Amino acid sequence: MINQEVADLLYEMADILELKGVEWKPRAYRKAAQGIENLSEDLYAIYKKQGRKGLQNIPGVGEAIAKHIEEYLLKGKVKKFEQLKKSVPKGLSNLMEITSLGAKKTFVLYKKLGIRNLSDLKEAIKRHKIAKLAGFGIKSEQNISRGLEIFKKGQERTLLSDALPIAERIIFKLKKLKEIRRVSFAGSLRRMKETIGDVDVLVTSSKPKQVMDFFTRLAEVKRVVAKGTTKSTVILRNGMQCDVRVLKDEEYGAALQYFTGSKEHNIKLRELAIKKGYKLSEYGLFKGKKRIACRTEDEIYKKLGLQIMAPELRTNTGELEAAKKGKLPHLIELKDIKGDLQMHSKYSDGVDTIAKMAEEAAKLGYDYIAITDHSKTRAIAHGLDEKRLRKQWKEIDALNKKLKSQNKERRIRILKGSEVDILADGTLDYSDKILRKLEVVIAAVHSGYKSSKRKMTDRICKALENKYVHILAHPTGRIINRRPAYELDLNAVFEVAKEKKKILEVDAFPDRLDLKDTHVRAAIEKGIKISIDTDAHSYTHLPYMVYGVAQARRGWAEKKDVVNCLSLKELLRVLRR
DNA sequence: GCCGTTTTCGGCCCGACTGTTTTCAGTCG
Repeated sequence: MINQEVADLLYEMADILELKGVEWKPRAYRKAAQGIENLSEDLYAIYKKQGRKGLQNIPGVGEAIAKHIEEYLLKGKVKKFEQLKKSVPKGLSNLMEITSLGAKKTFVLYKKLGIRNLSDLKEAIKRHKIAKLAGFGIKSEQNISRGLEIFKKGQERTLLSDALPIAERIIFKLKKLKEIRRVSFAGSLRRMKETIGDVDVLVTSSKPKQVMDFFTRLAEVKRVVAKGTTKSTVILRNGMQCDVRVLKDEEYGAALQYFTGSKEHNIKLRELAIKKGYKLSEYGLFKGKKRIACRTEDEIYKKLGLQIMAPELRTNTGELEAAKKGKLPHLIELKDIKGDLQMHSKYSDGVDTIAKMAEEAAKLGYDYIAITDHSKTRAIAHGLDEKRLRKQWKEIDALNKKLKSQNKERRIRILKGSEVDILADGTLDYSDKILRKLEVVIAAVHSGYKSSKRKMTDRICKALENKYVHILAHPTGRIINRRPAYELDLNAVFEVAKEKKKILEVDAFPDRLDLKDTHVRAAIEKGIKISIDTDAHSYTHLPYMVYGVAQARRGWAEKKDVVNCLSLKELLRVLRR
């Protein structure tokens, strides 16, 4: 994507300018980069339609940066940026990623000790050269050394589904302390981001010291990084960082708002407060010295003339502008979900019987599920050939008959489905004769992940042309922390999906969460419907729906955008179309 | 470099903690 290329270039320039001690420009470059990342339209398209003026309409892009973008679009590079890159060693800005090293210190290390990269830094630490520098000391050197170790381990982010239970356990323990009034997690965890950098916990108490002593001595804590009366940071035994803030109970609303973020959202919100003659901090919304709002988050948003908004929306990607106009979406909720359209049984690579899956799904209050075992080519997952598929149909028919005679509360309908492989040439793993008999056909790519963008795009688009395909499963194929998305022109896929009225999946499995939030938003803007499915391989996976719903919420999805919010009757009508 | 319901010039989010200094700069979220 050209947009990401340009944004990355601007971020890189911001880093270099910051290293050189240039004021304000880095901030401007980063803002422009963010503005570009948030676009749903292609930079080329904007430039073609409206020229440089169009580029200047992008938030954060002014005359100068618009010229640079124009140059990049036309020539593939920017002369000024090339010169800037040459002025510092390549990779020096990477050192800023290390905790406790920022632009200033990194540049001092470069100027005084000639440190240009990670190995130079390691060598300097070994010889204790850093501790001798003015403004540094033994502690600084130790902190940099630790930061370097953590950096080398890689900054793999923790899955939401892994972080949430740990955070809940810590909160459970804190709740038992009588000095604590209220406690909540905040940060990216509360925003339900797909991965979590660190766990943020907010506590209200009038005895902050006791709280901090208790917290830093928890069994989960491996090392204390910082400890103050209002703010402490520790490293947990599993390697995650955990920050705790202690505030007064009456500051809870302002504190929760502040500590939930995102950072970008907060900055924008504070700017908005200033424009209205207020000041916003974690201690409240102030007019002069007078605190005018702080008890609840809603109070703060309302005072600023905004609609109240769910944490999932707080990313500074247009939610504040929408809130001002009263145009925030009515986000889908877990209770709106009426069924789950992708799951596996013992027939292929699932561990439970169809009956068990149906029974557990009924307990979740669903009206229907689709059993979508793998097709024959997925031999490794015991994919079903036509014969076994027919056998499965018989079993489903028998189960449905039995379920129909049961009491109404527990009645659930099992739909005959399949997760059909999209073969390398874009044809499907079953003949049309079989496909037309399936009630839910989910097409999926499970091979050739390394093929070219063109080839993968053609392959998927061709599969979507098949009139029996209903849903495209996990459209980008990524697995978080393990496998990147395959090369794919998602816009082209969206176009076909829109034209052929195909449904795109939000796979709720915690390491997939595919489509991503930004993709969901783009798809919905085009009027494409989505389906939030767990891809469960065991009945214990069925509750993963909550992660898929969170993902869709971050993509501004409403109930009307999601096909498995439809009643069984309505859903069948859509599928048969 | 960007931006304007205080401004076309002069601002640019706000506060906590640490380490190295003796009053504060750098870093972080």
